[in-house]
Amino acid sequence: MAHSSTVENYLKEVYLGVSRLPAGELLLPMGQLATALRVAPGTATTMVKALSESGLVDYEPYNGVRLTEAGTRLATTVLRRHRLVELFLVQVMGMRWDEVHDDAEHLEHVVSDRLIDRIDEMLGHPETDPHGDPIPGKEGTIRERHFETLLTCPVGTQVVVARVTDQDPVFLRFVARHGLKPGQLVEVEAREEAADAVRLRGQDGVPITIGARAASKLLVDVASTGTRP
Amino acid sequence: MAHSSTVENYLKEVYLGVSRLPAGELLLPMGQLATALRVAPGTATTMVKALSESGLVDYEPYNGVRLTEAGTRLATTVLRRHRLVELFLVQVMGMRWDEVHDDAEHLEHVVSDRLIDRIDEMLGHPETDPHGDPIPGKEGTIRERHFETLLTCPVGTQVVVARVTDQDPVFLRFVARHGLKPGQLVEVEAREEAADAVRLRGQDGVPITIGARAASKLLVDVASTGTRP
DNA sequence: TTATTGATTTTGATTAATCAAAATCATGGT
DNA sequence: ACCATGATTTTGATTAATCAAAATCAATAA
Repeated sequence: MAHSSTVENYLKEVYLGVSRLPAGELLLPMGQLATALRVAPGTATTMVKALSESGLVDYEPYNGVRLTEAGTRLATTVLRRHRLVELFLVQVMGMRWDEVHDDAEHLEHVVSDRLIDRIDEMLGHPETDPHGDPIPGKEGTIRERHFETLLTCPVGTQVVVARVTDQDPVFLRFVARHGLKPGQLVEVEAREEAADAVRLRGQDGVPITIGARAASKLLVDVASTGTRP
Repeated sequence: MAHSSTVENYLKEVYLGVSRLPAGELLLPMGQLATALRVAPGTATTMVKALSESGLVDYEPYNGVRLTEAGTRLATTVLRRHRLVELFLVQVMGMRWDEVHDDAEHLEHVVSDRLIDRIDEMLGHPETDPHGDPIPGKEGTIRERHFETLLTCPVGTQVVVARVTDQDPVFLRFVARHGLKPGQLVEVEAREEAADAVRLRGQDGVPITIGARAASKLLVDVASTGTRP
């Protein structure tokens, strides 16, 4: 079977799911895949077996699933399309970063190579999308950098927000409202374990306190402070 | 059943098919619909019966099919999306008018209302797409003007090309190459019935001869010569 | 070791969309 | 009025994707 949007979505979620796995783990449990795709567990099993037949994934019954090389290539092209489209919608179409995800989710399956190349060129071959997620290259090359989070980074030094790992519009608006978008400077003033909270001070000097949950979704670059203007 | 892209395509083709019918005809024969959609005749019958159940078309067995009011509304939104996308790809993305059709064919089913409104606004609420086809309004209103063709218009007077009713890239490139795109001026010098040909002279003064077949696909505005600069 | 629990896979069915080929209809010509 | 022809509809099957619920497996706790 050729690669329908369904297939593209499965591969994309396997890619994302595996990359979110605790260090050392290689196989994405079927349950997690089914949840991510909002299908019944049995549906995921059936589909993954088919993908395995097509050589797009390696499937180990009862253990989980991972992408083959061919599967990875396809998954990264879909991701490339998704992220370029998101950036395009923000930069060129003037949409807000919290409202582009759904459109991108549909467009990622239909934009032609010609169009996506045109978009890529128009945006100057960008490296990251509006959330800081890396945009795979034309050949599927993807540079996944390692970042600290606001929960693990050093206290008392300025760091640069690099990536926001939650697409929920409400969260994204909260992040934007407090000057925590990728590229912006922040400093962790203190962590209050008991309160499960992190006290921050943004560029503007206004202090904010956010929960540990939220703090862990904000990835920051410790080294590059000052490298961006 | 909700409106899948398949449903959207059926409605769009019924709309276009009916509008191409000889004057007086109201029902599109199933055979024509099946051909346009590149499906087997039986497939079209089955689908049309389902659309009829949903109140989107009126279906008269052995006679043909036409849109209901609800069906027309849906068909024109799809057409609106298609044509706005085509114009967008040409005007904003810098693509050629002969290469945008296929992309538009896919995008028309996935662009959200928000995005299409944004495109519409960005283009200044245009009335026609790159081929001169009218763009339906937000409420489905569509102004189908009546035009002469290069086969029926007066000889010896300048006319303005208004619309090109064939999406074939080869034909479109031919049209562009000879300065016959919508908006451009032409004059029919003579018609040679026997040779099945029409002798033209474009704005540039270069003479061309085209076949009757091609001439009938170029719709022209006789009245408005000189109204556009 | 055995039973329980939670995850995973199987099974049996369903829906949308399609095709090929057989059956049927409508019409024009004799 | 009758039949041949071409268009249309029916029939029987297929494929992709899905679900609910039953069956099975793996791993843990007693």
